[in-house]
This record gives sequence, structure tokens and C-alpha cells, in this order.
Amino acid sequence: MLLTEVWSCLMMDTHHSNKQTKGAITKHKIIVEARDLFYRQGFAATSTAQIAKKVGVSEAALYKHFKGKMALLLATVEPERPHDQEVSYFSTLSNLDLLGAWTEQLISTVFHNRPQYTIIFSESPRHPELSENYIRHLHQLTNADKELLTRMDKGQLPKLDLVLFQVGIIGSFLAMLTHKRIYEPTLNLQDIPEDIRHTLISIVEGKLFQQ
Amino acid sequence: MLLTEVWSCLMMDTHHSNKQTKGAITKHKIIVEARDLFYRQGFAATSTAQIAKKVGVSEAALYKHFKGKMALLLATVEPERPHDQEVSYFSTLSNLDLLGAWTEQLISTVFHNRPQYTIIFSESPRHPELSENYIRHLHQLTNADKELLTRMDKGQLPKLDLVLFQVGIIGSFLAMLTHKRIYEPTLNLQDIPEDIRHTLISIVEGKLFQQ
DNA sequence: GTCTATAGCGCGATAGAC
DNA sequence: GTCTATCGCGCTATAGAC
Repeated sequence: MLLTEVWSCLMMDTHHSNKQTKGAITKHKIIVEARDLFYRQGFAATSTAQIAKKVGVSEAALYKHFKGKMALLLATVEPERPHDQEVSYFSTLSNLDLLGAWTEQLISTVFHNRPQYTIIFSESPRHPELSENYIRHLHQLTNADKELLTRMDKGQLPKLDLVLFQVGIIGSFLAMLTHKRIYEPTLNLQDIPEDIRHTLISIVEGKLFQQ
Repeated sequence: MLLTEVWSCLMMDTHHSNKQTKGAITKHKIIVEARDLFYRQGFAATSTAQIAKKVGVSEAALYKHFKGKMALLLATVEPERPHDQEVSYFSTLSNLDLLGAWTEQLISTVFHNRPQYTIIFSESPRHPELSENYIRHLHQLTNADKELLTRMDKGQLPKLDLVLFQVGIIGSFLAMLTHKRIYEPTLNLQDIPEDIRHTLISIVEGKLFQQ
């Protein structure tokens, strides 16, 4: 089961159980379809008419739920559920294992939320409103992040700008995924492709530099 | 002097010395301004009217030089001059020095041609015509690329999908540059920012993984 | 809460004069 | 080679009925 599906279920069961009105369902459907279209076509190239048609409602209905196209864009990149349920055994790991687990967790999160991350990374330069969301995502420290920072502080690991480092890893990962999608359009991305995982880990671990 | 400026001069002096007509100059200006707008605003969000206004000609004139907006897009990502003048002393370097020189060369090329690379990386998924250009760029092997591949073949270096590796590095670099541009919009990017260079090299060399 | 109808504008692209 | 003028369409967003 995909993480996104888990999120959807949890959202339905917990957050919205008391507002499962017809309107709320429609609003959720609009967000889901708009996110998919923004992800695949880009924000500027997607029309409100196209979104409305795909959802199966009129454009007017869409504008009852969102003030404008920009409000809809902001809604699509909002995580449906904040990070939690995160394990916290990281302090027991060796530096190498910690870095491995940190990388694994990062690319897993990005992979299962490709649409959100892709939209944020590609539209942020042109829509300052999105940037806040962007930095909010990246500055939300996971337990693994905190453990890394602690060890950097203690001098057990080389110091690095963690946000810039994350931006680099995510940018690298998204670029490879996009590359693959272009040359193998039929590919069904259920799991992270092995060659991409291998190349990314080779990059992060500096495999080429260690002989 | 910027690489792009060198390119412009060389192009003027060699390729176009016999067609320095008024029309050719206009066409070149259109490409330069369109590239800048596509780079900063995206293809879909840039109108032909805006380009024409910035160049100082009418839209009709623009359509005399290019069949359509898409033809103009293709022209903007075309390198003004193919790679050459490349040194070829790479075979004398150690593995580590070769990798360092290869990385340095890659990020220098990308940095001085940010608009082209940014446009290709961000618009390729939605414009298959661009993909050909994209792969043509990446498959154009430099001497450093060839030396890397040779050593991988000989088993002197771990084998990697070099194109995917390049896509990852470029994606990482562009993402960091974009990030910086968002949070320091006034920054004048004459040279590669030190923190980005440092973070990128840390990533590629796997600094964190080597204690 | 959703619909039909439409306002008002900007888009890509072209015709035809000079 | 460049202009002015314009076509026809699709866009975001809204008014008003049900």
C-alpha cells in the first residue's frame, strides 16, 4: 500500500470524520485531480476547465471551494497529513548506518510524495507564496535530521548546511526520476527503480571517490 | 569574461560573419531575450507579445523568424557553439584528480549555461521535442567523460550509468542554485556560490561517509 | 452546493500594406 | 524585414437560477 493511500485513509478517518459532507468530498477530489495535473503538465499549462472536467463538476463549483487558481495550487502542495509515527532509534546507530537510514528515509518520503515535491521544486521560483511551504517542508526536522545535526555539532560528522544538502539530494532524485519517465514513459513507478537508487546512493556515499 | 559571452563573440565572428544582416541580428536578439524569459518565467507563462516587446519588434516580425512559439523554444536551448577547445590531459591524472576535474568541468559548464540547462530540465517532461536536445547534450561525451568510461571498463573505477549520474549531479546543482535564488533574490550570481560548491562537492565525494 | 451562461481579457498566429 | 490591425479561441473568474 502506498504511503499516499495510507495518508488518504487516515485523513478521512481522523481529520474529516465529522465533516464528511458532500462538499468536503468534492473539495478533496478537486485537490487530488488538480495535484495530478499540476504535476504532469505544470501549473501554467493546466486550466481550471480541465480540472473541473476531470473531477466531474463545473468550473463555478470549483471556485466555490477555492478563491482562485493560486489558492488551489497552495492546497495541492499541502501535505495531507503531517509527518509522525517516526521511529527514534537513530541515536543507537553508527555514523554510517545513520546516514544510510537518513538517506533511505528522505528518498522514500520524496518518492511517495513525488507530485507535491515536484510541484514545489518546479513552481517555487515563479510563485513566492509557494516558497514558504517549501521551506516549511524542508525545515521540519525529523528525528534522523536532529541526530545528524547533533553529531555535526559534536564534531562527530563534518558540518554541512543540512537544508542545502537536502535540496541537493531531492533535486538529484527528482531529476533522475524525470529522466527515467521521459525515456520509459510506460514505466509504472510503483517502487524506486533500482538503477536510480543505486546511482543516488553512489553519489551520496561518494562511491567513486573511495578506492 | 563569461563563457556565454565567449560563445556569442565566436558565433558572431565565425558562424555568422557572412550573414550579419539586420535580420540575423534581430533573430539572435529574439533568441537571447526569449531564453531569458523562458528561464525566469517558464515557457507556458511567457507570451510571444512579451518577448516581442522586450526585443523591441512586433509580434509579426517574430513570426517571420520562427514558425511558432515551439520553434523558438527549441532555438533557445540550442547551444550557441558546440563544445570544443577542451583539454585532453585527463589520462595523466589519478582517479581522484580525474573525478575532481570532471566534476569541476561539469558544474562550470552548467553554471555558465544555466538558462539552457534549466529550460531543458524543467520543460522536457512536457515537450518531447526538447528531449532529443536534452539527450544530445548529455550524450556528447567530453574527453573527461571518455576517460571516466575507459577506467570503468578497465575496472579501475566502479561502473555507473554515466548519463544518469550526470542527470543527478546537474539536477542537484540546479536545485541548489534555484533554492539560493529564492531566498536571496538580490544575489548576483557571477560565480558559483561557495556554499553550493562546497555542498555539491561534499555530496559527490561522499565526505560524510568517509571518516 | 452545483449548475448554465457569459463577461472580459490575453493568447498564438496571420493578412496585407509599406 | 517590419509594421498595424485583427481573427478566433481559450483562459480565469463571476452572476444568477435552482
